Amino acid sequence: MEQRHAAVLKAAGMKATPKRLAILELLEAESGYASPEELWKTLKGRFDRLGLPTVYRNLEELSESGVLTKVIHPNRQLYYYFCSNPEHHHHFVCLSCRKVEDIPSCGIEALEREVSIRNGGKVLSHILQLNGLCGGCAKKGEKA
Amino acid sequence: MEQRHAAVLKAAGMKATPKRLAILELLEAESGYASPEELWKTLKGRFDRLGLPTVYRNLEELSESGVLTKVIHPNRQLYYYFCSNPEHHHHFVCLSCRKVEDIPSCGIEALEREVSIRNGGKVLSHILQLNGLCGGCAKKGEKA
DNA sequence: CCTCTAAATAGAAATGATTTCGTTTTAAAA
DNA sequence: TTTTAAAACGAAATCATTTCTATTTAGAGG
Ligand SMILES: [Mn+2]
Ligand SMILES: [Mn+2]
Ligand SMILES: [Zn+2]
Ligand SMILES: [Zn+2]
Repeated sequence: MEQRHAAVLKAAGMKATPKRLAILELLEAESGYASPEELWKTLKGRFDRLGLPTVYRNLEELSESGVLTKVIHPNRQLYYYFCSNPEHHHHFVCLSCRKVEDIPSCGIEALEREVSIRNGGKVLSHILQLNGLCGGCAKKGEKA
Repeated sequence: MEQRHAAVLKAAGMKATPKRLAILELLEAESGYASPEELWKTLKGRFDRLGLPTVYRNLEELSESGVLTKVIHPNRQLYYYFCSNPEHHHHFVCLSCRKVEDIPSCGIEALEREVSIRNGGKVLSHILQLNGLCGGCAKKGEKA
């Protein structure tokens, strides 16, 4: 429902433009993640004009405001996913069909087995990375 | 020791060329991760000729054979890290000074606290992503 | 409803990290 | 040594992503 997305945008301090609403609707309808260009190709038919930079810009802004989630992909291109789960959780992403499934807990070894068994899928690799500042740098404030 | 690296390369089925050895030595000497261009700038002075594509190629090959580890960075550029720890583990990377610290276990919540307290650092964000194939796709074999 | 303005968009062009490609060099097996 | 598949060169291409300036618009306020 457009109303719901408009509220989400307002809550994020963003104007509820038709293009933003269309992006959210499309991504929510998708079962998986999508690239900026893919979304653009689908959406540009629905508008007189729609620039690819606009799609990039909005996806980035929506990601920063937490409405969308970025997917880290081996091909290092950008992909976004609409996830309405407000709880802290992680994702299992399928590299083939792009489906995204929530993973509620954070124990990796156990998780891999769980995912394999529960969904019948196969975990080929996993990424766990903590980003931040080490003790020394946290004091100075960051430099680069 | 060059001998040790030569053995590592041989074990990986790669020729022990001077440039590969230099890359490994430099990365091992670094306490943190480095980009292809940074390595190239440092190393090209030590050779009559050293092409940036050669550095890229070797880093990728070394990463694929498990000798080096890729770092996932918010700026989405490539960074590599030399890690000799053969055990399964993950990394805490400092976005400021690029130091990399091993993280032996896989419980994220507990880990964030642990890292913060033990090293006095600050975890700004974390990435946990399982890559693989869902049940449906694992059967068919992958498509994209 | 209008007006007004900061925010959003267009679209062409630039960017720049990464890759490609055809040629030349070299590690190391025999 | 000889041989050759692998490695390196480096200029050029690629292409996803970003930048830039002019134009349009959402929505607050009247
Ligand atoms: Mn989710
Ligand atoms: Mn390590
Ligand atoms: Zn640091
Ligand atoms: Zn799948």
